[in-house]
Amino acid sequence: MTLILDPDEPAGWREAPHRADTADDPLTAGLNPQQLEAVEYRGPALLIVAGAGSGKTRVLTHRIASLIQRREAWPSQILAITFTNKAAAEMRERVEALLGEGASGMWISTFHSACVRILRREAESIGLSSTFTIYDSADTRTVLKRIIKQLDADTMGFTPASAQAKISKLKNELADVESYARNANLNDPQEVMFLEIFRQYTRRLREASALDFDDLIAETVYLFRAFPKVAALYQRRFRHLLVDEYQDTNHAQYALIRELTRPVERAIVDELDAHGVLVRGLVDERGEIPGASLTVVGDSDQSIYAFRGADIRNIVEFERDFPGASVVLLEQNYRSTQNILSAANAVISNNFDRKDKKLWTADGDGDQIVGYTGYTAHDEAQFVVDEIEALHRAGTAYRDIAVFYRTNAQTRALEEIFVRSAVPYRVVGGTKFYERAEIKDAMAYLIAVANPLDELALRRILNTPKRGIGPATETAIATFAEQNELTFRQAMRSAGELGLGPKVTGAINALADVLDEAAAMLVPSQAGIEAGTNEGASKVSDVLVFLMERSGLLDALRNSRDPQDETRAENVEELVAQTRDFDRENPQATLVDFLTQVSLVAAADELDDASGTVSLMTLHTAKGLEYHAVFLTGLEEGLLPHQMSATEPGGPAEERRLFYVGITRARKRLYLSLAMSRAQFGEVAVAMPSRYLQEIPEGLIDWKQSPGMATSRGGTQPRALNARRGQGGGASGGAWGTRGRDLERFSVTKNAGAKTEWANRVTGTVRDNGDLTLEPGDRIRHADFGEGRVSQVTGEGTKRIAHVSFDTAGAKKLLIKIAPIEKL
DNA sequence: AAGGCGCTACTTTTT
DNA sequence: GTAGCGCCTT
Repeated sequence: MTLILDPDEPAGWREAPHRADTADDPLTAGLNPQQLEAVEYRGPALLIVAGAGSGKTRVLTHRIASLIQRREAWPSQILAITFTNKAAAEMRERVEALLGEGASGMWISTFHSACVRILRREAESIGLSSTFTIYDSADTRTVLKRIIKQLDADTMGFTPASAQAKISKLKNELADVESYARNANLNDPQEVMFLEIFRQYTRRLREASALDFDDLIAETVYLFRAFPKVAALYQRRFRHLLVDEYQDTNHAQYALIRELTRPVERAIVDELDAHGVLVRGLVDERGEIPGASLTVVGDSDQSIYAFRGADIRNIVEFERDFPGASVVLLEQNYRSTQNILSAANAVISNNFDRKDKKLWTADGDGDQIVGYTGYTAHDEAQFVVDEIEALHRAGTAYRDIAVFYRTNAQTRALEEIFVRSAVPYRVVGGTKFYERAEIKDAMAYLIAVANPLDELALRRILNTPKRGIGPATETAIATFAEQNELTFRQAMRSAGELGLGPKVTGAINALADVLDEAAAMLVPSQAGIEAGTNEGASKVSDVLVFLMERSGLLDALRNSRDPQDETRAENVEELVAQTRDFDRENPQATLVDFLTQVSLVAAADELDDASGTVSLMTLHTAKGLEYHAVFLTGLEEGLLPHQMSATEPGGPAEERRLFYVGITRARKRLYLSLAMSRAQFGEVAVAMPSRYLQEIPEGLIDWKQSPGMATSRGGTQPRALNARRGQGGGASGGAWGTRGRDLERFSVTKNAGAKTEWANRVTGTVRDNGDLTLEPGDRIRHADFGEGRVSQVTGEGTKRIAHVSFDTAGAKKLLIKIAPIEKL
């Protein structure tokens, strides 16, 4: 274990010599009173409740800069946690700009990056290789798939996805196999089976020296709890912790913060002292190092990650958690127009159990919000692109425009229209470069070299490119490894003892040789080893090129008859180019550094400010960003709120926050759009306007085409969507499509009087009759119209329409798929 | 062992 | 609409 983290770090830190409050001080100039308070407050704990666009990044950077400039802290004593790597890089730049100098030694990173850094340093303490692999969700799934198959657990209803979700949830709560086993009901076969899956999963990752995303946080907490002396090194070092987006921290992250801000006991202080760790100047009168100061910034209205364990209580109960905590409220908004803020305020006020908070601006109302209802997703996309082109003609740069949506699947229609219209765009996140099969293959070669214990990586490349090593051979190696207590890699070296054919044996040996040679390239020179640097080791790009050429992967792609393989080869070349960039920008970095960086890129990290393109992204990815013009698309029941959220406790409220986050990303122009029908699982389904649209006060939205217009094709008056917003029942989320009962209106009713059906109704889920078949002569019962006889059926698939003469209500036309009917 | 064909089930959001 | 799986043939 490393005892001295920063040998050249000056001893101790002094109290602030002065408090410069001059208007010229760049650290305080132009801040409003609340911001100033948040920058200058000193104490053990500070909560900054920062509404959207209230300048929290500014406050954080100024706070850090003031700590350093006033000599209250050295840069190395700062640990700032941001949500993305891009935000971290930005924050560092801004702090350095304020200071007018570099601030090296400062840790500004994401939770995950910080934990990896700590874990690689301290890996030995917890029996991990310092070159441990980080498994992404796909890797986790692959491992679980194998385990479930082996245990025949699918017969008990387990899927890789379900097991993955459950394991992730447990780890976010800091539960491990043992603690889960203690509380498990062992009479429940389902639970026993899950326990076995969990146990094997944990064992396999251990054996591969691999950690999944959740482990990165949890293992760091375990490390600190099990090794107080190791924890003390970090508790001593980081005197100021600043955590952004605190509302989205989960329990494990909260525990990590608690560990890092814990005081160091006297006995451990003395021990550190004896080992030469500088502690003088840090200890208090009792000989302890007091806990680090903690600053958290967050907004419970923007909590959108409950699904991955984010616990809103962390921020709500902050003052109780950290006695002596101060709270600063930032409500003044510097980003958006008042119209946009009024819409946001109105929407979010429908959530219960929240501290009332109203964003306001001094900058005026601005333009009206623009609304549009398309007939289809393509129609909607066309509207978006048309408006973008209009904005562009009027002088807005493409890069200042963003299009948001709830699910990644929604990009398809948007992309088609963007391509057709030749508007430059970029999908942020989504199908990532590093998720492509050929890139994962190439990365698996690098991983197999960096971490020979990683069986998953080895098995991935074993027969990629095809070298005649099939499943049977793979199993033979795995079995041999297990029986002889060897790693998979070692078993490969013993291929000769497996009784395989000479061709297969040769192929395995050849692969093992290539990996060995690549590993040799990574060993630093003697001088490098002595200096503790990476000197003399081959560059990442050279190792990758060596592996791609010697393994035959690149040749196989180039010489393939499959036309898609040409693109795949280009992608591999692109990866090589990326490693060259990495080598150039990080001359001291190792292969493991490269692998780490790739593992931890967030969707928003891909954003390139210099690109002249419109950005397309999910609402989740949009958090923390802002654009001149924002398009919120797919504002439909089932999409926002998403169908899947309906059953989750707190689901609809979280979806509302997601909508709120989307609205508040817009500076000047906000567009809200939806489609009346949307294709899902390849079939067209009817879509209802999102209940949240109704929560926006009348007059804020200028509907170019309102749901009412799009619906009653008989030509009713253009009418604000929420014109009949009624009776104060808004909070219950009244909306149009109650169980699809007004669908007959959508489908055909020519009667303009049908608009009475636009009354607010409590929304349930959209009804779905599946492929209920009706034929002329069938009798049916309708929820509202009673019994009737089908006279005719027209249309195809989901758009089949039944023409019914009701016994009392007369003739009606119904969309069979979703009308509230049953066959008698 | 590998490639091709056809069936099915999926679609929330992410580090 | 498609990715992924299983079954088929070569």
